[in-house]
Amino acid sequence: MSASVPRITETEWEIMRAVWAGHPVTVGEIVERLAMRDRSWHPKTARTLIARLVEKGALTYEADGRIFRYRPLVTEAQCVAAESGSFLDRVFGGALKPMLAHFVEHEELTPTELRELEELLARKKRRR
Amino acid sequence: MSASVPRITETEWEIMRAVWAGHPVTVGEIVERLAMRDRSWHPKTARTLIARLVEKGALTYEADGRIFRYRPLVTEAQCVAAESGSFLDRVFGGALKPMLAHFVEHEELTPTELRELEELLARKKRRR
DNA sequence: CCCACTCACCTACAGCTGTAATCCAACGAT
DNA sequence: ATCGTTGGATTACAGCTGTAGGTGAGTGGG
Repeated sequence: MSASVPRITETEWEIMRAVWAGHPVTVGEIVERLAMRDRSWHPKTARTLIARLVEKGALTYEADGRIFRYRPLVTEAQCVAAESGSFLDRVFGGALKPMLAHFVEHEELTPTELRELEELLARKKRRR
Repeated sequence: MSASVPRITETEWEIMRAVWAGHPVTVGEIVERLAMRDRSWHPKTARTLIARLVEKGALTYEADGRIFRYRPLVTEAQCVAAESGSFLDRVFGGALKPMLAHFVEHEELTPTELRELEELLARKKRRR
């Protein structure tokens, strides 16, 4: 399943996140959402990226009058999985445990999060 | 600390990994190491990437006669940290726990690795 | 009814990436 | 001494990215 997910670049991720946040959505709304996080987004730039994402098959639109409403053609989960795999390969040579170890060691986790993760591991263990 | 680590691209990572694996190292040796994992590496391509990494300040060399021996100017840990942060931001919007959860859920872990991770979490918990 | 504005479409363009080929000097084998 | 080989330097080149600007048609306000 899952015909190869198109490759999403760094800035394109921002667009996709704005679309996943709720669709269908117009360019204007996308730009608005982007601006909430980062005021420096230029509308023209957003448009270009949206067009590229349509070409790549990551978004579609339906024309509503002369305005287009966009929606994703790939789920966030699919893209996350694709990017995660490529990251894992590139940076950790595909070795999962060292990767997890890195993040556990170097980043901040609240006690609650720690407990939830332990829970996850425990369930994982039981499931096999 | 740690003056901005240069940005390492996907193929450049392969080169860096070959260098980190043991240095100083000649181009020939690097190519050899690359070929072990992936036969399709063209020596010319490797050379170009090595040159770019030198420009970027990720590698240096000392000439030994007419042959150059390369060594890293940035540690693997630095690059891993940089890439990991950018990945975390881009794909998970900076949220660590969902990211870890994703990998624990979707990837393979041996029972031994599971135990080691539990151990890591436990120690992390104790340390605070 | 006219015009500023809006929206989508097309164009631009430099810098980065992946993937090499060509050039030239030194080196080693014959 | 000669020539193929090896190694670094330079050049090539198309496709991807980030970042917009210009164009032309439709629309709503006056």
